[in-house]
Amino acid sequence: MKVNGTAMIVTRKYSISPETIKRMITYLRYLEIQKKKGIRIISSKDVTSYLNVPPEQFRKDLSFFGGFGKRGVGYEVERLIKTIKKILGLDRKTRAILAGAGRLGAALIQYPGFSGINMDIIAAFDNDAGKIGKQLKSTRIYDIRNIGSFIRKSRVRVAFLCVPADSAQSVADSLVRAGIKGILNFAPVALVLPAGVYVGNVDMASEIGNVVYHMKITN
Amino acid sequence: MKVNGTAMIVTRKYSISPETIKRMITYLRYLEIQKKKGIRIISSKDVTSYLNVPPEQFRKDLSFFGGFGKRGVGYEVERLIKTIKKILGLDRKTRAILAGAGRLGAALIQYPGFSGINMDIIAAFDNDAGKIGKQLKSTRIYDIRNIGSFIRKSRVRVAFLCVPADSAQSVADSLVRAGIKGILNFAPVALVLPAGVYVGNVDMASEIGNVVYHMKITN
DNA sequence: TAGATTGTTAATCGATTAACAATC
DNA sequence: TAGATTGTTAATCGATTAACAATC
Repeated sequence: MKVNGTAMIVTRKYSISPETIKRMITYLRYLEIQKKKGIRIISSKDVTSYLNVPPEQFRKDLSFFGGFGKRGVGYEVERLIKTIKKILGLDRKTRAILAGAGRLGAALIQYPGFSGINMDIIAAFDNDAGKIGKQLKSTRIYDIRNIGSFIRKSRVRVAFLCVPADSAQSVADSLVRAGIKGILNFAPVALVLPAGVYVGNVDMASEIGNVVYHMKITN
Repeated sequence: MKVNGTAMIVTRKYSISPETIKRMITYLRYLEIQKKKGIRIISSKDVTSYLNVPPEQFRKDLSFFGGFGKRGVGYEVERLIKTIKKILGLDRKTRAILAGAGRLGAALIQYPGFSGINMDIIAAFDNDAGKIGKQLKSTRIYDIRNIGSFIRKSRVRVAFLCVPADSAQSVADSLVRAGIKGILNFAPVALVLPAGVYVGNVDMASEIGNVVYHMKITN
């Protein structure tokens, strides 16, 4: 679809799978590397060659949003990067808060892989008096009792949930009451939350369990 | 299937999806909680009620391995826990090593969610002279140049890969050369490794990107 | 034009959900 | 027996892969 000579990005509501979205970020990452190498034009085959993804998958994923390449030629690297960023909402800074400033939270806040996805972690929260008032990198740690009022004032909508399993649900509830709409949950619990709140789960124990299972059957 | 009056666990090679395996671990986790509460018998409905999973999914998942419940009654909690552990290979300790003892690796090694999946992280490796010789909890940090010989001597088969993105592939190569068969990769790169090596990926940037995308479309 | 590569439709595959007979 | 709940088969749904016409 073309409008004024530029490809139009179709913003779809729902219906696009998380798998597609997550793959798009791996494409983006690889494209950035190629761009740094000075590559200007790239084919679907080249983009996916190191990603364990078939080229058709790449074209299919993009096709949910529009057509961004030139038949017979390929894709303009720089333009495609901009397009994918716009599709994913990574062209603007997204502010987020961190609930739980333990080891995992601290690792997360300083995770180098975040460069390029344009996140701004504006505050961290913990219930440990020894941590409150300190800084994690450039992020200040506040008393978790003030998390609700902070969310309301700052109107932040995304949170990383890194508190222990047994308090995850109650902390999540207070996040949502204050207006958080997207949570990336690292606690090994399935959160029960109202519709309209998007929850992504990173369950490291089950990822490891999956690897262990494969070790067992490959004996 | 019954053999000598006890349900037989069918060990399948491949063909069982990672989704099923990962869900099994969430079942296990919930069953452990119920067991601590003194619950002895549980239905598929009860197991899944807090897991955002339909009860049929639970029964289907189990059915890949056998039948472990009593029709009209439910499942014996303690017995089911033991069975799932055995199916997943969590009834025995699995030894693993940590490659990359940065913040993420340190968080991982001390992750409380690991209790219950029976992992023994027997050594950590890093290239930072300031870290080598130190301990992470009870795990000693060694020079990463010795990781190959350590793997060969100890015959460990599972590794957590927490090194920076740009060295992930080369470290993974040396892990595999030394005999590692299962890797949980936290670096934001797609590893290219020979068949027979199982790689699980935890890509935190793309998980966050997925949440951000959902924020964007829910506006 | 001939060759290359996209964008999209169709076919396949696999996973989830529904339904229900078996049976406690 | 009547009610409950499993285990499994069948139906549905969605995602991946294949194929190919469009077109640069």
